[in-house]
Amino acid sequence: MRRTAQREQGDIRIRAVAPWPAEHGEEAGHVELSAAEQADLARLAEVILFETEGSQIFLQGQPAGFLYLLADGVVRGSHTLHAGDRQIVAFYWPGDLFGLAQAGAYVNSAEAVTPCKVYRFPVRKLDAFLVSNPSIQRGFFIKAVHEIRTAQRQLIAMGRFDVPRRLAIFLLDCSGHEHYFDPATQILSIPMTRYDIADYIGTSAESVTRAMNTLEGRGLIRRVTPRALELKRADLKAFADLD
Amino acid sequence: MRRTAQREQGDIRIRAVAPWPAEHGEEAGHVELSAAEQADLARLAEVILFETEGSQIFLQGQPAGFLYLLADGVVRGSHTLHAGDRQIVAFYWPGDLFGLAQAGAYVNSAEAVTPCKVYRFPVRKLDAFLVSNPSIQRGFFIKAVHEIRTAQRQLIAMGRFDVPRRLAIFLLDCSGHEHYFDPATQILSIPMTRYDIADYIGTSAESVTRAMNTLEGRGLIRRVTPRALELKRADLKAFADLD
DNA sequence: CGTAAGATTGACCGCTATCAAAGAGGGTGG
DNA sequence: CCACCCTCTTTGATAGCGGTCAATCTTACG
Repeated sequence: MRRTAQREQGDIRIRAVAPWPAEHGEEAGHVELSAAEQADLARLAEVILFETEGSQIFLQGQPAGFLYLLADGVVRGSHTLHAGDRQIVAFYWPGDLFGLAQAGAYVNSAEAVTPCKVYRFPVRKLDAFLVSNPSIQRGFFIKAVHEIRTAQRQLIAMGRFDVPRRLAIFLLDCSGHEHYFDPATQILSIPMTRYDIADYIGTSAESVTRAMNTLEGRGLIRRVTPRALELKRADLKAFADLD
Repeated sequence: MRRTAQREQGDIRIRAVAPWPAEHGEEAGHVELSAAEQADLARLAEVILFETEGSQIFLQGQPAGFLYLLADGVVRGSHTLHAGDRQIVAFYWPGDLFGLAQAGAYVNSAEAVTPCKVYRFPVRKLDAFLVSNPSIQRGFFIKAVHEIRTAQRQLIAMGRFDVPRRLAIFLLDCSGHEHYFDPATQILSIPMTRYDIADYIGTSAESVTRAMNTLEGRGLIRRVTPRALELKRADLKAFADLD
C-alpha cells in the first residue's frame, strides 16, 4: 500500500504557467527550478509510493503536517459533506502540489487514483526554507496562482455549462496530460471511474454516461473502451464554447 | 468615475488566514504587515477611486499590467463567455487582491459594485519587489492559498447544493464582512443586485428571489428591505449543512 | 466459473431555467 | 414639487435537464 523510495532525476517539477509571460523563458508549463534548487527541495522531502488504487494519502480534518508534490500518478482531492455527498475538488497530475490546510487541518482528503509517487514536505521546515529562498517561494506562489485559475475555470463550468459541456471540458483538460493522451491516435486513457468524474463535474455517474452518449452522438468522441476515448479536440472545444 | 487620491492610515491590509496557525499571532484574519512594509508597498502603488457603481476597473482580455488591492468597497470579478453568459467568479472585499492574469492578459473583468478605493501595483515592479522581500512575498502567497480555499468552497457549493443552500452560504459569507453586517441587529446590507448574486451562485435572478422566499419561509432570514436582511446565522449554518 | 465493481440503460419526477408581466423605488427633468 | 422612467425585484406558468431508483450488461479477478 505504501512504501518509501528513492528520488529520480528531474522528478521535482512544479506544473504551472506564470500569469505574466516569462522574461527569461520558463520551461514550457513548468516553474523554472535549477538543479541546485531541486536538490535543496529534495533534501527537505521524503519520497512515498502509494501502490494501490484508492490508497488514502491523508484525510480531511487530520492535522496538516505535510505538503505533497505529486511526482507520478493521479490523485483526487475530495471533500465530504455531512450529508455524505462527496465533491472532488481537484484531480492532481504530476507536478501538482496538494495538501491544502486551514487552521492546521487538511480541508480535503486525498486518495490515489492510480499508483503514485509523491514528495512529502514537512510544512514547518518548508515554510522556513521558502522564506530564505525567495526565488523558490516565487515558484510556489506562481503555482498557487495557477491553482486559483484552475479552480475558477471549474467554477465557471459548474455555474454556466450543462453536463455534456462540463464533460467536454473535463476531457480536454485530461488530454493536456501527455502520459494519458496519445497525440498520434488522439486516444485519451481516463484513469478515473464515472463516479470520480461525476463527483468532479458536479453530477451523477449515470449522467456522465448519458453525457458520453451525447458527445459520441455528435461525433465529438468515440468510445474505444469505457476508459479509452478517441477525442476530436477541435470539435470538443467548439462545443464547449472555448477557443 | 475615477480619481486618484491619497493614502490613509492602515489602508494596506491583506485579508487572509494562513493555512497553519500563526506562531507569533497574526492580526485576526489579516496578513501581518509592519508599518515599514506597508509603507514600502504603498510606495509602489497608486491609489485610485472609482466613485460610481458599475465602473469598469479592467476588462477581461486586456493586457494585465497591474495587480489591485481593494482598500474600500466591493468589487465583482466576472467572466463572460462567448454565448454572452456571465459568471461572477468572486466578490472582492476590503483587503482582497484581484487582477488575475494569464499570458499577460486579465482572465476576468472587474467592476465596482459600490464606490471603492484601490491600490494599483505595476506587476513588474511588484514582482521584483516581492523577490527581494521574502516575508511580504510570503504574505501574498498566503493570500493566494486563501483564495484557493475560497474558490474550492464555492466549487463544493456549486456542485452539491441546491439554490436555497447556495444562497444561504452566500449570505453567511457576506455576514463575515463587518462593514456590511451589523452584529447588534443581525442585519446584513447586501451591496449587490439579485442579478449579481445569481451570476455568482450559478442561477438566475428569479431563482434568487424564490430562494429568498424559501429561506424566509423557513424563518432563516427576514426581509427588511430587498437589500437588508435580518439573518438567523446559526439556523442558516445548520440549513447549509455547515458547522 | 462465480463474484463484485464498474458501466450502461430505462422510467419517473422534482428543481430550476426561461419567458412574461406586474410591483416598487429612486433619481431626474420638467 | 411632482410625474415619469428606468432599474431592480417579485410573482406566475411552463418545459426540460438531470437526479434518483432499479435493473441489466460488461469486465476483471480470484
